[in-house]
Amino acid sequence: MATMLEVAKRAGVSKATVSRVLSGNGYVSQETKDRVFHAIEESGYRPNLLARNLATQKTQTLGLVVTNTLYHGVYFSELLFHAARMTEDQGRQLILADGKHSAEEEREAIQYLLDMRCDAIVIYPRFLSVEEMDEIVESHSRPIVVLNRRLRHNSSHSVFCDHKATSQVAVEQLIALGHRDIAFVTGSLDSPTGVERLSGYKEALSRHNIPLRESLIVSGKWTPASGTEAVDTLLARQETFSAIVASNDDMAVGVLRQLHHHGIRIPQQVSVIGFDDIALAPYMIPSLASVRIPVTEMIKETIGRVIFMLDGGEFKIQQRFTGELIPRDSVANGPYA
Amino acid sequence: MATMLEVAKRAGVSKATVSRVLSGNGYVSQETKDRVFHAIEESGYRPNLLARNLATQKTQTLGLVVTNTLYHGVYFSELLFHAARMTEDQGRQLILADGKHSAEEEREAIQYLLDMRCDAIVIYPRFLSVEEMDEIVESHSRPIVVLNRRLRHNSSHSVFCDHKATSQVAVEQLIALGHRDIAFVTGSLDSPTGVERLSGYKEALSRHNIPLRESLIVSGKWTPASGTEAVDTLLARQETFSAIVASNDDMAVGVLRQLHHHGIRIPQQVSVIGFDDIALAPYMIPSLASVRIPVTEMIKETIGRVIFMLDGGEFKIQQRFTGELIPRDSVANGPYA
DNA sequence: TTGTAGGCGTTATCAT
DNA sequence: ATGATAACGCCTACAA
Repeated sequence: MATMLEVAKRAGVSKATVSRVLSGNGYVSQETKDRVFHAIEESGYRPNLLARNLATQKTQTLGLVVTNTLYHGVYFSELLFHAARMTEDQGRQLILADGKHSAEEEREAIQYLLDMRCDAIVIYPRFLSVEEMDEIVESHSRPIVVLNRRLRHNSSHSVFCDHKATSQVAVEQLIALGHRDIAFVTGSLDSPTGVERLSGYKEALSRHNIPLRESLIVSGKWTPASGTEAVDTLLARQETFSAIVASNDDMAVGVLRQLHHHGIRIPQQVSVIGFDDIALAPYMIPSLASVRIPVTEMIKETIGRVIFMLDGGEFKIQQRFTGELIPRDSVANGPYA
Repeated sequence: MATMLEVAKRAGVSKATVSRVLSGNGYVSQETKDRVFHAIEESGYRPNLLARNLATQKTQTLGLVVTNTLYHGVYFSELLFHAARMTEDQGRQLILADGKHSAEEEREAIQYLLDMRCDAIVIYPRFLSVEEMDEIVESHSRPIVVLNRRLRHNSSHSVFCDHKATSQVAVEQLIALGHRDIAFVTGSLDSPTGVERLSGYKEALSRHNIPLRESLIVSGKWTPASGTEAVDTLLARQETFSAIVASNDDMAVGVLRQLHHHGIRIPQQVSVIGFDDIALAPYMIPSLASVRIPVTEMIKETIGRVIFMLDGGEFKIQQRFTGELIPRDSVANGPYA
């Protein structure tokens, strides 16, 4: 590929002048400018960003780490959509690194982006512990921002959601409707989100003096398939219940399908609530209620601030989001709208 | 940040030796190796990939450009999932550039990846014409591979699917079942895929001597919402029909929802078929038939070959995929399985 | 086995 | 207004 030197020779000037023309810094006569542009055309010159970034010590790039266990499903799409949109609105580029499916690999992904000299990094951790994230954030001068985790020491580097409160609200809604036999499908319990949502369920029951029945709790793994299995497990246990709370919408979908499969009518016989990590509305069967958590806002807010900070602004990101309960049918359109 | 020079000083050796230790090329005594590793630990040294890539003239990186109008929805997730998985299996990294929503921006995205010196580029074009893609592929020495387009001059750089044939098969299935009043919801007609699927519909009717009724054709825009609108349009036209073919699954979902909304029973009163760009199964309402196109295979195949080629293999990618008709209920699990 | 030195393609600081 | 020239951090012959 043509380099700057070739352009310079062709235009009969020095590299420095070509650089000036390209960057717009410094004075260059109109005449030489023209010659340079002409030479660029002729040679098909394209700047080498590696060289430029090396020289300038900045890459105009934002790194994003997400585990690929999230790649399926709408949550991730939404995250990426907003991240891409916002970074490019600022004339930057987004680089995605796969966190794959272990803490070690999430660490590597962060390291890669760091080694690539991204100006800042946003991570949605799935396997790295809060403690380690805290350490990582501290031990690097480059800004690292954490989504959906509450850091203890660097809380200003995190954006999180009160999953316990949201879950509690959801369950209390059911209680208010007269339900007392409420089954609960957990998410993966190695994730804080999963633990917090379960804890909100227990809290709600306890507050309303409803005895906890362990046999109404089934462990799921965030996937539709595990929602399906959860229903079978409950039926096999011969439990009676009038409502099921699934720890996310994906599992809720599985639950709905399986109830339908067994000829159980919704919501006449059993009510179902899921947590709306993101709007699944376009794909949903009506008559599922869901707790909507404004993830989109959370993301926008975060990326927006990170970028702001890169331009020299303040760095205060800590935010606390909660959710609202919405009946599924009221959702006219999903992310496509 | 600590550089290689600092490590060298600390270990009492030259940069070259440190480089050898890191790359594993050349002889280094065990003793100095130890000293170097120790120095690396102490200084918290991390290689600067910009510098390394500049020096080696390779980035071990695969660029991917996709329009962000696809970011929502499962198709994109699947694409990204496999792309990420395959590139990292090969020890490479994936860089995603947003094609945004115009030909110009798709061009820019490609250019950016080229300027970043990605080893190869995969693009799923949405706005760039086949002709221009052909030109682009030709005018760059770096490998560029095109998904879902059939290039005329560089067909070995493309992987595509016979959308017309698939569509025709789908419609003929309905005809075989006795349907004659078959409505069709198109995709965006500025995309080849949209045009081809419509053309397959017409071909099927024509082959079976069923007169084409323009009023049974409604134009959609690939989204669930446009599927919803399509149903209303058909009803407003007071058309009679016993089946609806939607040009993709997203629209099919919208169609189903709206039929349901109007109290029309499926499939007793109206049958619905969609095109399974990707497995939406976990979210689907039973009793929708769908044409499954093995996009996943297509993607794997493509990325796999690109990577193979980077390692010095041949470069023969041209492939033609078709689809098979499957009833929705036979799909046990989606991408989560 | 190790060190020296030149190069990768830019930017940026001086002079001129 | 323009040209040398030294970084930027790493790799890689070529010597020693």
